[in-house]
Amino acid sequence: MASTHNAPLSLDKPLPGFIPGDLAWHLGMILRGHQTLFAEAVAEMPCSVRGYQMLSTVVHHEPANQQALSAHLGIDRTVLTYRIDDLVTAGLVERVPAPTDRRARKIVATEQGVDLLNQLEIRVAAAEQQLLAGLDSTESAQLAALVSKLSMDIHRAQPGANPCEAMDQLD
Amino acid sequence: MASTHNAPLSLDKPLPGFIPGDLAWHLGMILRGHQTLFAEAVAEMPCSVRGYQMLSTVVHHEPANQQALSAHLGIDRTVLTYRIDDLVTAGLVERVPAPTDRRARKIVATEQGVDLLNQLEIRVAAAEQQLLAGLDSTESAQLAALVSKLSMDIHRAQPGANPCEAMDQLD
DNA sequence: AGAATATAGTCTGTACTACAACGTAATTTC
DNA sequence: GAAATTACGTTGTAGTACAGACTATATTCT
Repeated sequence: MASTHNAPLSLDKPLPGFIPGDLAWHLGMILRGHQTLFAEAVAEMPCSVRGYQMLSTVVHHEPANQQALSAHLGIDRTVLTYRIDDLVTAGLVERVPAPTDRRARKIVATEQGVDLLNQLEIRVAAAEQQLLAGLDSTESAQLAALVSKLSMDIHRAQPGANPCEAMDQLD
Repeated sequence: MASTHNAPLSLDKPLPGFIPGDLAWHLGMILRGHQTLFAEAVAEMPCSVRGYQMLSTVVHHEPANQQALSAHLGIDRTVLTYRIDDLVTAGLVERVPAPTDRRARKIVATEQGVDLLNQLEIRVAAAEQQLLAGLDSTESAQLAALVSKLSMDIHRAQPGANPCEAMDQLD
């Protein structure tokens, strides 16, 4: 808390050459560009980007129940219900009753779901590369590190916004 | 085109320690955190963040017509219509007929609009600072530079996604 | 000049999405 | 074992984006 980075918080120098609010504009631009490429890459996926993210989370993080999944993704749980329905209908995931708690359901990927994810991950990685094509590898790595650090900070700082305990169980 | 940064595009090493799609997750997290703080900062503003961005763009970039404004903001023109209506109703901007083209309208801020923007910019800058509070000033500057560069690249690379000629007139 | 085409902005209807509110079943607390 | 809590699902509602049609002006072509 008493570290050096509290000093420049005097908000005299917001950001070099930025109009207040520009950060949002740039972030929005990046996210939109990303979305476009991402959506292209996962066109076969039901629910598009969201569907991919759900499947990816299920496979890589194995959230214990739907709450953990929705918290991780920042999706309202009532929304998650029908999103999962779509994936179930497509045969990509299943709702299996949790052994410890009969109210809860663990979402697990089917074999088909894993296969599809494996295929799509290649294309998603390529899309991410394409997004960052204008940056050299040093810059990409810097950006990745900063973005990762920031998002962790935020998810820690924001009280109710995104508990996301799912992550904490895994690191 | 023949510059060095094309070499690492072999997509063998997507991003250090990232699962494909993680970039989207981190970006989404940051954007959501940002939105929350931003929305708080501009609570008085009609249309919240969008309203602020419109007003800011009008004041700082002076787009010649609504098309330029909608392109810059990445908003559909039919949407822009009623968003502007809201700001007009609130007395923050006016539609003045463009002198050169009687079809077009230039959106200009009223005195009240400029005043409000001045007030809010302070709070928005503070919100941006708060978002980046976890980064030291070097990191913030790095991030700002990278984000800015990336968003410019993207807006250039994406064909129809965001023409945004408004920016080009100004740099 | 006059006809055809294009452009700026608006309006209308539609489809999607998030979310609040309520309901049900299972679990935990006291 | 009664009350409160939690996990999930369902329903209804409001907000939002977007396609399509429409008006007025501008431009282009012949």
